[in-house]
Amino acid sequence: MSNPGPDRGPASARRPEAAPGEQGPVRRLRRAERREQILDAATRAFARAGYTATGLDEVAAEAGLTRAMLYRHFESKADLYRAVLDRACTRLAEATGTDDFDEDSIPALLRAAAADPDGFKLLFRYAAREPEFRDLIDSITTASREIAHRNLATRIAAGPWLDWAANLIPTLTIEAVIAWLDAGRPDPGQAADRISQAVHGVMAAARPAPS
Amino acid sequence: MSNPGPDRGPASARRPEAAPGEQGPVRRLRRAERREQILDAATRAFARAGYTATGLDEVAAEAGLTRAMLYRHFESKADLYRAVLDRACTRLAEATGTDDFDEDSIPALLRAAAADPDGFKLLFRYAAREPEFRDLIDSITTASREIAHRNLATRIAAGPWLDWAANLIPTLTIEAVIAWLDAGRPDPGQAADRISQAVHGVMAAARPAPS
DNA sequence: CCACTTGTAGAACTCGAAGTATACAAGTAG
DNA sequence: CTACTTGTATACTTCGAGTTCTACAAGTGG
Repeated sequence: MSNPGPDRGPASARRPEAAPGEQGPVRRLRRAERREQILDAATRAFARAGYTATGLDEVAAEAGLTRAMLYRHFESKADLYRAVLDRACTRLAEATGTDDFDEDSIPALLRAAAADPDGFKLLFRYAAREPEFRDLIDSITTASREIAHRNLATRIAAGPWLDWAANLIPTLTIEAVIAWLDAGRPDPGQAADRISQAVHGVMAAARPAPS
Repeated sequence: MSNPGPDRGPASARRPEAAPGEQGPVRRLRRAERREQILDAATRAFARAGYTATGLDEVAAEAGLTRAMLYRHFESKADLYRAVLDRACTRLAEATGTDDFDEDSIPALLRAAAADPDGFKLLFRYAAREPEFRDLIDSITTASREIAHRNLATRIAAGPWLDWAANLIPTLTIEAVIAWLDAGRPDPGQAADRISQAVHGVMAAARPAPS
């Protein structure tokens, strides 16, 4: 027992809410704020090298706290990491409609990536490769593939090339967004058009017999 | 001391070479053969989950050996992993010309990926993200980017979109090859044409102002 | 036969990083 | 003031996995 986790047991109904902007240059944060700040720092730290290669000391240093404080907010390293990925997934799902693909999907993806670039990269560059945590992002990737498959099926005959394109297009889209982040995020409007055009290029390449 | 590494000290000039095909159903292999067999097994094992997530027990089991034997061929887990990556890099460099990009580059890449799919995936899906080992593949990725940059510079004005395309095109190519492997490797000739077409689609998307 | 190598089996050692514990300092609400 | 929470600092324990060691079995070439 002796669970130091998120919800402290007794007598924790304190500070229901504070008057907004009550504190000037304060050092101490209320529980929820501190938790968010830790998640921000952990996202940054983990985005540099992934789960196993990042020690809790690095996370604590990034947050400007001691390791002990992390354990007052999260039960374990894995718990913290899941919380980081969960938040990133949730933000992504809120920013982009999860359901289908339309002409606003790519702009929405660009907005989401720009709003939380570390979380975005962490999800697709690391979490997608970590067996223990892949499940968190698998719902997104498999959904993307299914949507792509469905949309392509109207234009491409069933077969290996349809599967090929349905796998490749979501990956291309994500990588194009990351490359856009790395290029300094030029002109989001143009970026959406260019990425869309690139996707259409792959779709064209997947059509029946090119010879 | 007591180095169990690759070159055993004294009196190891044994078995200079054996007559080819001398052994029928033998269990014991000569040093170089066993080493290759271990590298094969390690490539398979590491390709499933990467360096840290794969234990030496799994590698040994994949090779059908005990952990102790691994240490008679490699000094450490890191040494073994580097040897695996080295071999995969070398094969890749031999199969594809390292120098420039021509119309045989994509077929060559497909041949290389088909010849050693586990090594190929291991390099690009895992090693590229592992800080400790990134250096082994960095020469390849930076070279690809430079070649792409150089080739695109004749058709696209310098600026963020040139950088964007130069980063994206090598990634797209690699991912397209992996998607081709995952789709069951249909028709390599068509695959090369389709991938080439997809690359041209991204190039078109990177040209000046699309509006 | 003998020297040497390949191989098994398994215990023991090591070490870094996760996780736990305790003591103390300081802000905040009632 | 008092109770409680947030915070620091540091020492300690635990544990998994890499690494080492020893003992023994069996094939191989000279």
